[in-house]
Amino acid sequence: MKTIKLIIADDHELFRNGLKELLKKYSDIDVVDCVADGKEFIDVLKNNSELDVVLLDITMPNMDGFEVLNEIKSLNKSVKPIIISMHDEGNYIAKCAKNGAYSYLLKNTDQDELIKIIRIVSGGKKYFSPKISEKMINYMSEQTVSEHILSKKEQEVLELLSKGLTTKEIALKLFVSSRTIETHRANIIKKLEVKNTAELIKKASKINLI
Amino acid sequence: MKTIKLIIADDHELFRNGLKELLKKYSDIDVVDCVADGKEFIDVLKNNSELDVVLLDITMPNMDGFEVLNEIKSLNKSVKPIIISMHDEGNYIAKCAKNGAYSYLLKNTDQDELIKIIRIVSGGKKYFSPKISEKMINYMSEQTVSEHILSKKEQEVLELLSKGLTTKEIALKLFVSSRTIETHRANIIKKLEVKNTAELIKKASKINLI
DNA sequence: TAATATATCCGTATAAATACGGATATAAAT
DNA sequence: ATTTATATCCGTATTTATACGGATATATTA
Repeated sequence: MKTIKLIIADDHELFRNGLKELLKKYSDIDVVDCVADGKEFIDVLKNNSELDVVLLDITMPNMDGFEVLNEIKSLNKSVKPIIISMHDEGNYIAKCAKNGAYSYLLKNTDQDELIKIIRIVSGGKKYFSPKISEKMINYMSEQTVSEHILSKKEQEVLELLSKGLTTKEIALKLFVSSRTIETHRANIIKKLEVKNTAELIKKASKINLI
Repeated sequence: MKTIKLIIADDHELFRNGLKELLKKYSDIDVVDCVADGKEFIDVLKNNSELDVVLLDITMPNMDGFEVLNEIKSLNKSVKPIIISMHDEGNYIAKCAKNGAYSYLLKNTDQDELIKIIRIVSGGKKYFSPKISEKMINYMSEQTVSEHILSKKEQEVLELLSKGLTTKEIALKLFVSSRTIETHRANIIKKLEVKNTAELIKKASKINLI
């Protein structure tokens, strides 16, 4: 049986070492290294392409878990990150999911669950528990807002705007004068309480209007 | 025991009626109505505030499931939508989650699972199975990209741009000439292959750069 | 070492967006 | 029936953004 090569990256020594001891009992799991921050982990990663799984804390000095996730992606490494965090806020979870985490566990997860998930993830499957999913989804839906803030025309203009069309192009497309489109845009900007088009697109994107 | 008042909204008559028959066997579930499209459902919803759960198809004539989810939110109704769909693509799932769905099931879900979830959701809890979560999360992470496309300065400029600062304001903030910021923006636009700032912000937002 | 990416600066010209002002006709809501 | 929201149009002035052109110094990478 092939063993699962695993690294622990966490800045709390006791947690890190405790976890290592705990994993020693499992013959299919091989804790090859323990590191105390993200930078250190990336250094190890660069010289080691045999790693299967990393148990990754979010809050660490030098380089935090989010940055590590990104770095793993840009280095094109196949190590599968499992986030182990004390934070159960939806935005943390969503951010990790977006950035390529294979799972997200809380630090009070029980041992059996942890082992189960290490095994699932080492096989290349992502696993987010219903409880964690629920938090993430609640956060995601909080961020959105009814489409009815904007009128149909405004919504249409916003859509085209976000596709990179200029005022004139939109006007041509909708068979009205550019002046009308300018007014529409001005009204949209006022409604969403932003300063200009750039901020508008960001906000519209955030609240799911486009 | 309080019964769960439920509506089925699906444009396939056989599926709709079959489901109704199936749910009849459960004494805690009361199928109060069946409708064939989104518009019809919203009409029923407006005159009925006692509904607990709606089993909602996505592809329906007149008004699709996504629009229905939005309408439920804008009408401030407490009915909890469970999506029942044939599509298991991540983008569908993510969109439903964002728009307030309480669960997402495939049409081949087994009966016990369906009943279990109706009961969970009627109690006000969202439930997305690990399998469905996995699809959604895979989609979400596909949409993102390494932060290393842009240089640090470019990333910084993009960030400020998305906050609604003008070129001049950014230049002042970063102690360089406006011309430099203009160049940065032009380079960012080129790198992300977009036409202008509006499209840039949309894309940057989509691939998680801001 | 040579090539490439980055960060900085400049000029000129045109196109586009923003900020004001005001107007009208229709539809929807109170 | 009166108010409110929507969609449409116009003028003027200023500020920004875009599109070209080119240049230099410093890192980083191959």
